[in-house]
Amino acid sequence: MGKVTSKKKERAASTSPRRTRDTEATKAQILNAAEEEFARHGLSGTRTEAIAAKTGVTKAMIFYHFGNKEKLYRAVLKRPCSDVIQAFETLDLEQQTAEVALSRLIRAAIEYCVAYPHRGKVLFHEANQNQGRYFQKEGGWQPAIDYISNLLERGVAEGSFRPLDPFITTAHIMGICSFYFDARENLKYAAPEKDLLSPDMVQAHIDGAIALVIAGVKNH
Amino acid sequence: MGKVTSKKKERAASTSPRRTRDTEATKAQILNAAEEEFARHGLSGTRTEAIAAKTGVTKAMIFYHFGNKEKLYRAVLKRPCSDVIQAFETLDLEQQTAEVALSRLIRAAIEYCVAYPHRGKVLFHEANQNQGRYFQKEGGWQPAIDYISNLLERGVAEGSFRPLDPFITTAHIMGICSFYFDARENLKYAAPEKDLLSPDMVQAHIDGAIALVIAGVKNH
DNA sequence: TTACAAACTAACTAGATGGTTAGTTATATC
DNA sequence: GATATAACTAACCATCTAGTTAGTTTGTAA
Repeated sequence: MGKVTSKKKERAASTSPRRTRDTEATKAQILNAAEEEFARHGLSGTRTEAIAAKTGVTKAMIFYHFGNKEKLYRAVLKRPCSDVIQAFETLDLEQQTAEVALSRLIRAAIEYCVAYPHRGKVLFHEANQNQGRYFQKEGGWQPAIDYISNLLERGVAEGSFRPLDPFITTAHIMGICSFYFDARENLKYAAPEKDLLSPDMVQAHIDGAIALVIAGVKNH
Repeated sequence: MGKVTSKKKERAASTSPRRTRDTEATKAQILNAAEEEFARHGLSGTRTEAIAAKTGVTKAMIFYHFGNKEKLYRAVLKRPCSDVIQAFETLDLEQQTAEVALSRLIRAAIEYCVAYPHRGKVLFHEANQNQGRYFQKEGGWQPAIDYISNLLERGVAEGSFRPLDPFITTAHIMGICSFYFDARENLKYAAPEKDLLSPDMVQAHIDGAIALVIAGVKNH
């Protein structure tokens, strides 16, 4: 990070309550609180005061550490896509058949949605309110889309997948993985007895998504 | 509608500019403008002044005709689901095999997204900001989900579809249809040469969605 | 232990925002 | 064509919000 710190503060930034002053911990806490608030209300709808309240720090700290609301928003947008790509890259997909690789990728994508439940929503707001301008500046979805498209093209080239439009199919796969979470609060009323975030239901979502997509793209 | 009007005003409410005073036309214009604004910013993020500006009528008219922002929001939420069901019901799906019925339903769902590009977004905000409370009061997605689930179950019972979880698969199908539009502004950067709303691209979306889902659920 | 810079707070400001109100104009009906 | 009333406007108010500022506390290192 360039900065040399003599004593490394090991306090978990996101969970434990702040006790003393600690730049990195405070910034991380503001970022996490901001991610949640931006997920609910988007850039313009989010109140800096609400972020501050979640952080346990005064509103002025947001401006002290991040300059203004927009810069904080951009900092929040930096994290999603690079984290997804990182998750994909630990899977060694090149070593697998296209079919196995696609199954693993879908599982990883859904598990990512579970691990970071706010990020899909932040990006929705971003598309909606700001036409994706800020997200585009931070790299956008390009790497993730390329990653999935390339995998699909490989499957088609190898003959294990039927001919398909890689871009459209990538969009369909992203929709399959994320809609379940993004629309969760509307879906829950249609299945009141189920907890959509329980491990069992998430597993059913993963299994169903893999079954649908693999059967859907396979060369039968 | 209960009210007797001697002369029916035939001016198209949504498009042509207002010229004289006309309750129904004004209310419809406010509703359409509100749908757009709520789609971008959700309930809390939407500024009544912005709705007024789009309508060409003063802000006070919103309160005159709808009482307050929340009541206007609820009026906007009344329209989406009933319109989808109506679209489904004109398709005579019971007369078709499950496979043909599902194909037609997907086409109709996507065409609905094209016809009313804001409604999916309004519902996303609703899920996100208000945990779907208001939408639930207006009926929610229940009828649409039931409609699709029943169709899937019929296909499974007939043996033309493989065994599958109807609820999960319904969510996947909804995601396939709507993500393309809801994330459009983020997707467009990944395919800058394409106009995602052009008839050709929408047709490719429809074809791809049908191909993926039908192959994905079929008993091979 | 003292001195200093970074981290932090409380109180504030200018401008926006939901909602109101008092008054104005169009329109249907007699 | 007079008139009652529904449709509408302009100006207003109380409250809220992004961002600022002046001053206080804390860790650190000489």
